[in-house]
Amino acid sequence: MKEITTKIIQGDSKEVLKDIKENSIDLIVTSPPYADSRKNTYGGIKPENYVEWFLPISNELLRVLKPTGTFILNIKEKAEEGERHTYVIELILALRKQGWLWTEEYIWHKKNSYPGKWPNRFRDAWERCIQFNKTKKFNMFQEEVMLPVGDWANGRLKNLSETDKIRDNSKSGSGFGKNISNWLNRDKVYPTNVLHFATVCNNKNHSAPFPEELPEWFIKLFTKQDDTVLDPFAGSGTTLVVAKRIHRNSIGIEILPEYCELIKSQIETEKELVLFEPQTKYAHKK
Amino acid sequence: MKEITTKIIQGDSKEVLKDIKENSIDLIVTSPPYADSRKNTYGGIKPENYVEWFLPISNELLRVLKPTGTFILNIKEKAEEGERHTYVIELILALRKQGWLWTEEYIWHKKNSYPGKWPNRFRDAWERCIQFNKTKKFNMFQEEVMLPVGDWANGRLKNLSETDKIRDNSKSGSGFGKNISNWLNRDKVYPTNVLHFATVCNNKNHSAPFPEELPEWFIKLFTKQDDTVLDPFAGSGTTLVVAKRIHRNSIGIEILPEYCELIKSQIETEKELVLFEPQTKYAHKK
DNA sequence: GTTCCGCATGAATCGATAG
DNA sequence: ACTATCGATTCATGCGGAA
Repeated sequence: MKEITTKIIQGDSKEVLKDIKENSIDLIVTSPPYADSRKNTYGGIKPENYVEWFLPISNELLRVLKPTGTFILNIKEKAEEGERHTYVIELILALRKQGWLWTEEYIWHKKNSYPGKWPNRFRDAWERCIQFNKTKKFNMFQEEVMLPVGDWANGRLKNLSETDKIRDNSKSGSGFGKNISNWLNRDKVYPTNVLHFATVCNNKNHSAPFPEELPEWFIKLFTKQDDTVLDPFAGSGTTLVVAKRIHRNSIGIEILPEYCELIKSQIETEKELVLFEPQTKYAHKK
Repeated sequence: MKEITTKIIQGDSKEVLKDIKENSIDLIVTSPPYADSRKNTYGGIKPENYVEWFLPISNELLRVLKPTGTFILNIKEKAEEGERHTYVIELILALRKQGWLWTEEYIWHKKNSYPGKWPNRFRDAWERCIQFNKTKKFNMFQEEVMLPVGDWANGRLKNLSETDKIRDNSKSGSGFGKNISNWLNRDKVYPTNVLHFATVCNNKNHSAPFPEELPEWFIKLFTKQDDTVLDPFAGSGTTLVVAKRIHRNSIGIEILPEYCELIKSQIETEKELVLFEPQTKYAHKK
């Protein structure tokens, strides 16, 4: 099995991306800073300037992506003064004009959305995962993200201990490991374009904007082992951590030095799982 | 209790709407014909003409809606030649320009979406329910659509005896009772902007575009009894049937005479439920 | 060694208050 | 008038200490 590399680059994506070779990336999956949020970390891009801020970056993304590659943009417009902002749907139109194909819009249903009560709206429990492509002939490995067919499978698999699930390479030749993979390969159905993942809260000393399941799902769906994944807004590094774990090369770009350090330490402790990679069970909505 | 009226008008919405009094409608909820479908009814509106076809109609809708009213547009763009069409998001921008406020976008997650398999996409399991308003001060009756509390509570509360759970106020002065009453007040939670309804099986001689739960949810949320609901593309009449059942006046417009007849016969057999209306339980995704 | 419960904490949003 | 900050509201989740 080949070696993979996990690279984190500190800097502004608009500049750093120029140093990446064209047609070299298999998947871009990222969650850019939302308009007007994270003001103390990023600049706090104004909604009305969001599209023009993003277009130079996406132009570089279009250059570095392989023709068979995919770009997944996780984003959600905020509500302000009683209305939803339009910058996200304007961005979709602008990206098409830039040359991207708008292939699909996946819905990430956040089961544990932020609480709150207002007179004019309910809690916001979904985000967009917008799929763009360079050509119509992109790679898609649908069998890698299949779901167990019914709840009975979930019950069975829950009984497996954590150590069974993260069984490492040296032990994976044993019979029990093979039994697990038998269970996992049986009675599966294809998923839909609605994904059910809970957000992560405060488990570690940092909080990630999205759970590991989200980039993992798209990485498995759109890349194979030894492919290369790019996250131009690496943030807390979730995409890179997952990519390394399931044996994909990855490049992350992050403007904040302290986040880069955090990612580096996470990457080093992240153990790569090989061969009988423990497939994450994507549960039906539950 | 007042009498309500349920009216179905055969004709083209663009014309028929002109006869409806301004500021007279509390809720518009509709699922218009999608672009390029129902060719023999609406002439098969081409995606590139969809916005210009819709704007004269929505202009009348804006006129007849009360300032406190709401317009719910159930729609989903189709995929063609590997891409999602952009006419829906262009319609959102155009409606704002027409004077509508884009308050929210609800997601209807179709639990049992139509099966199918394609090399470049998964099954489409969601539709947009886009909320537009005339003013920021619209009616919203959030308590009418509350949900039972999530599953997490079951695990935490399962040790409490039944008598503890139904402990009345007079006993709740004790410390333990207060703890219980905290939980008791939490047996209902507000929903989110993601709705989980199954699609209807077309076991009748016509196919309904959406299940009764969908218009029912919005009718309960945005109107009270004796208010007036309008569906300018009545189709199989689901909106009218539900409106009558929960004692709202309603007006439906439908261009196809045979559909109008179908609706009339459905309306007549639909029994109105009064006084202690049995509240539909809106379950968490399941 | 389990199970159970208290607690903090989120890519939130609105309305009021303050500069 | 217009922007900036703050408090109130709300609920699923994971962690850690307790039973």
